[in-house]
This record gives sequence, structure tokens and C-alpha cells, in this order.
Amino acid sequence: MTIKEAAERTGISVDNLRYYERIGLFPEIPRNASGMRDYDEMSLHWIDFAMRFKRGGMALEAIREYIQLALQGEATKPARKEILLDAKNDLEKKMAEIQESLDVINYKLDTYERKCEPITMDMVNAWKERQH
Amino acid sequence: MTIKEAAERTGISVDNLRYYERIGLFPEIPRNASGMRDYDEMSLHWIDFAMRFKRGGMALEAIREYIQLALQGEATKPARKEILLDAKNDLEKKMAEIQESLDVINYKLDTYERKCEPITMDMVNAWKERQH
DNA sequence: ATAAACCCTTAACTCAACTTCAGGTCAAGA
DNA sequence: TCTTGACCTGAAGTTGAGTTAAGGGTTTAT
Repeated sequence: MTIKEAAERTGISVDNLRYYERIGLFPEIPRNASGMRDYDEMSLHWIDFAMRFKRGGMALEAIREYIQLALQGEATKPARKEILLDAKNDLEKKMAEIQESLDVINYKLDTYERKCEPITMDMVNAWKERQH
Repeated sequence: MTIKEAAERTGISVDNLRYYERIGLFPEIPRNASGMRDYDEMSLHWIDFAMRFKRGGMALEAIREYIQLALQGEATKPARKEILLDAKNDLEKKMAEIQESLDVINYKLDTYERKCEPITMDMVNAWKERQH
């Protein structure tokens, strides 16, 4: 499969596929006789795997580290588990933060319906006043 | 309250407080006679408000826009509501993605317990082989 | 056999969000 | 009064994550 087809299947741009590979976000893709990338299902599997973490907001460096460890085999399992536990922690924290933001937004949208400001204009005016 | 105290209370660095103010993420902070920032409760309120959105992953530019609109009063309500609805949408999408990542992580952690690899070593070896 | 459409690499550029720096002002204690 | 430490501004530098450009091979349809 050409890089263009892989781009279509994954929804990642051709340039980004090359970029991610270069920084080690997934293993080097097989090449054909004339040096062009030839993606197979295994390639797509790795890409999907890495992208799942990326979409969760994990830093590319952490993903790279995990993948490189996975390629080194069994011995790196404890290290990988560590990375996953850290990631889980981050994601749970992020989840809670997003929920908090959503709560604020919903509260505000609700008060908009009621035609009264969550930060009331008199608060704003008081503040403007103070700035004289 | 000095900028240092404000930094301690908000958990934002002194430099970042100045930076955020400069880009309009919250209104200009009151100054004392000799031109130094003098934070009050209202200042902290705005900071907290902006940071809630930031933690949810909203772009600083969007937060800036919202705050500037809020300072312009009633007439900007529809525009602000629009921003909030967009933000809500983003956050809900992000929430779903994070949940997906968490599912994958939990699955992997679970298979680690069972001492079997989610991406099995024979898969990896097959791939390495192919790279000859 | 040549143009069009792909592919390759290396390196430079961009953008958001910080962070550091240089060069100065101000305030409180010894 | 002199020093030390916190504050100020404006500008330059850094980092992470791409994106674009330059210069060159390859494949395919005409």
C-alpha cells in the first residue's frame, strides 16, 4: 500500500505519516525495491495504536518511548507498564478537568437562558470603575 | 496583593501571569502608585475563570476572545454563547477520545497482568523478519 | 519518450505557548 | 545610604508539533 493510500485509510496526512515515522512514533515502514514505503496491515495496526494515545493527549515523546520499548521485547514490560500507569493517571486527571470545564460551561449556558450573567455586569462595572 | 502572592494563590508562575495578562487572557490588573500590579479578589476570579477553560484544553485565543467580549457587556451575549457552545462540543469530543484511550490502556494493563502481550512478540518478530 | 502524478530526503519555516534575558525602577532592612 | 530582592517592560529564545520548500528519483498514461 502506498503512503497516499495509508494516509487515506488513517486520516493522517502523507507528510505527517513520514514525520511520525521519522521521530519513531511507530516502526520503520517496509520499503519496496525502489525505496518507497509499502504499508501493510501490521503498519496500520501500529499507526492506529500510536494515534489512540495521541488523541488522548499523550506527548509524542511518551508514545515514542513506549513503542521503542515494545520493539525491544519482553524485558521492557515493567517499564512499559509504568508508562501506561502514568498515562492512565494523566488521562483520569484530564477527564476530571474537562468535566469541570463542562460543568462551568453548562452552568453559564443555563444562566444565559435565564437572561442573567454568571459574571454580572455590576461586577464588571465595579471592576472598570476601580481601574478609573 | 503582589504578583508573587497571586502566583502562589493561583499556582501560575509570575512570568505566566504577566504573559497571560499581556495577551488579554484576563483584564489588566490594577496597579499601585508606583506602577506595580496589585491583585484583588476580582482579579483572582477572572484568572480562575480563564484557567478553567485553559485546563479543558481551549486555545488561549478563544479564551481571550470570550473575555474581551464579556468586558464589552450585554450586546455580546449571543457571540459568547456561540463560543461556549463550540467549546462544549470540543470538550465532549475530547472526553470521548480520552475515554477511548483509557479503555485501551486498561485493556493493556489487564493483559499485562495475565502475562500475555497485547501486541504479541510473534507479531513483532514477524514484522522484524519482513524488514529482513 | 515525455509529461503528470507520485514518491523520496533534508532542511528550513511556522505557530502556540511559554521562558529567559537585558536593562531598568522601587522598597525595606543593616 | 547602600544593598538586596521583588517588580517592571520589551525583546529574544525555546519547545513541541507540525508544515512547506528545494531538489531529485519513479511510474504510468499518452
